[in-house]
Amino acid sequence: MKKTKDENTEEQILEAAKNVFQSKGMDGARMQEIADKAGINKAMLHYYYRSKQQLFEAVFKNAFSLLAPQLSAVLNDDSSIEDKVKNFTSNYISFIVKHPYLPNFIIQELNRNPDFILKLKDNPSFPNLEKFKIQVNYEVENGIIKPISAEQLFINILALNIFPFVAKPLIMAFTKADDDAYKTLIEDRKTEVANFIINSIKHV
Amino acid sequence: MKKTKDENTEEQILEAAKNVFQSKGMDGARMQEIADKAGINKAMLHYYYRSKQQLFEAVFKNAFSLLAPQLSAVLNDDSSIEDKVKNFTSNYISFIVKHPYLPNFIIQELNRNPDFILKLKDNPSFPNLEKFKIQVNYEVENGIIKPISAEQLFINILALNIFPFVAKPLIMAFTKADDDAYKTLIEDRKTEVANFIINSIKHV
DNA sequence: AAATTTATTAACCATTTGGTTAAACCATTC
DNA sequence: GAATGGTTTAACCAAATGGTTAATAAATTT
Repeated sequence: MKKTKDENTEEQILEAAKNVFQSKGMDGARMQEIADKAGINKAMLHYYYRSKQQLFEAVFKNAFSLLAPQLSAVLNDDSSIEDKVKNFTSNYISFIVKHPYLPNFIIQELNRNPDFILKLKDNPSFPNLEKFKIQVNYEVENGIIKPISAEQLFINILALNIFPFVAKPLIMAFTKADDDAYKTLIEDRKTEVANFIINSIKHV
Repeated sequence: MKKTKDENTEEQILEAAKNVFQSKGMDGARMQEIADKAGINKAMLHYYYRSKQQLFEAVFKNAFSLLAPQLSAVLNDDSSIEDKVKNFTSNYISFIVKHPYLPNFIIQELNRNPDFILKLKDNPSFPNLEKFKIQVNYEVENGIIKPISAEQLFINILALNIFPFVAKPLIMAFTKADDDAYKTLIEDRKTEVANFIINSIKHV
């Protein structure tokens, strides 16, 4: 069983790196801290992932490949826009509650280095709006939903779902919420957001 | 005229620090780069602002005091919710277009150090939701808008307005927009977002 | 214009940090 | 059980980085 030990160490490194990178970002992360969290020598980090940059990219791609399918699923399934919005909102918020650092990590690092996304775009699992566009246009033309461009609707859906996590400290301060109140606020949004969107676009 | 030269240097430092901190964040910023951008010796940074931390805080407070009044204005004026939403959306987007790094900077740094907001909360210009809450409740009770909590509505307004700037690289990738297309997308949102919100909450 | 205060710089310093190396340690193979 | 090849470590290194200092230059005060 040659592989058990290496894979274990490699996994541990990636897990430790995930924690450190996602909470402190590329610039704030320290290789020594990652090594400590993984319970190994710093040289091991370089043994398995040549450089900080490459370790970071491994973590980043990992993170993105968790998020992307969530988006793609909604964009490509066959349910109505209304059902899509309802399902997505509830599922997505549940998902992020389990991975709270994810959206902020991705957004922050993409802003730090926008070229980074080019590496992701090629990936076949990268979210594609085409089908969603056709569907929105169809429902608009058939009077199921009010006129709106697919892009703007998509941005609105993302914004309403993701922003509350990204701006958590701001929102807690503005609404004077403690951790429990924030949690409740987020929990409420699982239905709140869907209703808000549906109300806005559904033809009466 | 004792002050011309110091104030000039101090200003130049703050301006350079703003550029560097807002695009690279606290951890990614380098004192040397700030000094270079300001066209002065690195020691001057410490002469005017003891440490990197204090220079950063000066920049941060400056940034926040640009944003806060924008929010407070909406929360405290006497117009109807509908007018508030319309005015805010258009004004806010115009404002951010002029200061594109601002929202991301503030959000990123508050996530890095959430205690930071405690220092801001005391400030009398810190946005206060009380009046807005009363107004939302009033309009809900009188059937002007559909039932919604003031907090959730506020979060939705912020999300729809701010998110597209914070997540610019993501949005450009998903919608396959170049810089011009992104600009158009944002420009459209000045009316789009207000309509989206009004549609959702206005009683028919 | 001498004295004094303020602004500015070059050189320096201690620490941190990503990264390397050579040796030791295992586990498997022969 | 010696040889082999992958794994792990301690010690080390060079560069970068925030910060300091002592000396100089420029204003301001007296």
